Amino acid sequence: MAVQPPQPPNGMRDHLPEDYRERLALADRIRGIYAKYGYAPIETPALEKVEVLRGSDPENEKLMFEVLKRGEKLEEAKGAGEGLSDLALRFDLTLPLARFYAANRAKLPPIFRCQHIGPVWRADRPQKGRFREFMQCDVDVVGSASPALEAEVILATAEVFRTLLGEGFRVHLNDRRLLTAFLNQAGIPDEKHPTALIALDKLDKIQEEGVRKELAERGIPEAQSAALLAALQAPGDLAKLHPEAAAAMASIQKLTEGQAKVVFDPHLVRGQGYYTGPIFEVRMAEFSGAMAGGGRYDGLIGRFLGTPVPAVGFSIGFERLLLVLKEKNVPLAAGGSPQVFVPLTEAALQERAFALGAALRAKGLNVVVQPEPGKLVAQLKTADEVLGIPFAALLEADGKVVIKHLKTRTSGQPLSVEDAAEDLGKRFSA
RNA sequence: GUGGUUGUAGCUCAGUUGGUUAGAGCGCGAGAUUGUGGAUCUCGAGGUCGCGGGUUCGAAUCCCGUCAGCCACCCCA
Repeated sequence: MAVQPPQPPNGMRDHLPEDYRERLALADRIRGIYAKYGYAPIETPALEKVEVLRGSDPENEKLMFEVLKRGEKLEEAKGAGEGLSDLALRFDLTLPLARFYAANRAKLPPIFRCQHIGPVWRADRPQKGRFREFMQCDVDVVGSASPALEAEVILATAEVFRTLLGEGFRVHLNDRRLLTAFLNQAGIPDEKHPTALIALDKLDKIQEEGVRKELAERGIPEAQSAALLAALQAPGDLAKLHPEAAAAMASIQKLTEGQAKVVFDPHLVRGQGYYTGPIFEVRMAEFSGAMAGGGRYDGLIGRFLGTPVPAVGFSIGFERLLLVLKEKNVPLAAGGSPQVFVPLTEAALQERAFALGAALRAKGLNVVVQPEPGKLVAQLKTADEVLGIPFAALLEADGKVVIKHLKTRTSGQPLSVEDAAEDLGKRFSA
């Protein structure tokens, strides 16, 4: 090792072929399921103007990778003591979607359903299931406040999990308005709401006693936290607390009944500050955090457009889903790998090897042709063990082709090029 | 952002209380043998022990820093 090759940045990864084929296969499966619900694919840039991403939540701004202004603008900003960055990498897909909708509204249908899959970046410290560059898979519906759409995005998301992992997951459901009502009822002042919510969210992890302790540490008086926890323990009549939220949740549960396990969880909070109504998360025993998260954000698009437009979305954590799929050894059909290897033992046969490769490709096969002559043994070994190619097409001296199955090391009868191509083509056409 | 832990050949790992030229298996290369099909045998290449400082007569080993991986916290997908 003469030099130390540079590694990817902290928390970001290279994806080798085997790994990447799985990622493509998983993304395809998800796209296909989203498409069943009529969600049209869109893409938005990795970078957004900082002001688009800013202002939703101060917590997010710490996680934002910002991009320096360029050239004279940078020097001016330094001189004037202004902000040095004007762009930033997106840290989720919801803010870019809101911006996208506001910018393209005229060309979009009154109720716009879309799927949005791509990488996002957060300057977090990496750990299990957490990266600084990772994929999210969002479905969003813009243009209607109907809780039927919460039900719809939940069903689409649940179908992804059910298809790939079976029934071992639950959708937790709550409503931001309800949480606020609970906090108000317990006498907790508005300015303490955010800090109190963070503590509430941890019930799973630290139990009720832990939450009580943490609320105290966050400056919530004992009487208030006791009232809050008691209310969450026995929520009583939600309709009295917040009629709209209660009605929305009832509707969501009715429309998803029998198709997804949706459970009311009064402790569910969700981090993003832009949620305004129902919020939801996919959880499963195999992972301690959320596998997917979403909710209604009726105020976000209005920030860019001036007039409010209701919207709801659900985002799958692609990396976490992939992590669980791998832990459970769920196979992902990974297409696109080479199917036939054409060895080359003598330089004089190169043209014929190329022609054989072309004939096989014409049948739709993925073919690797050996570029320079070498020992047949070594070529077949590499093809089988390193490249994982199932078949070899061996050129015989008389111009015939022998098909060999590399794993079993069994050869067929010599065939003409056409017959061999036909034969191999059939083996992969199923 | 905080804390813990790991880093030795392309890969998986050994390396004693600090002590000469740092090892193995697999892989790689050459040769022999084999029926030009993966075997077997012989030989060989490949490491500034993540990087940078420090302690010491002497550091892969001890200390500090740094980078990267993993784990937890914070927060989140």
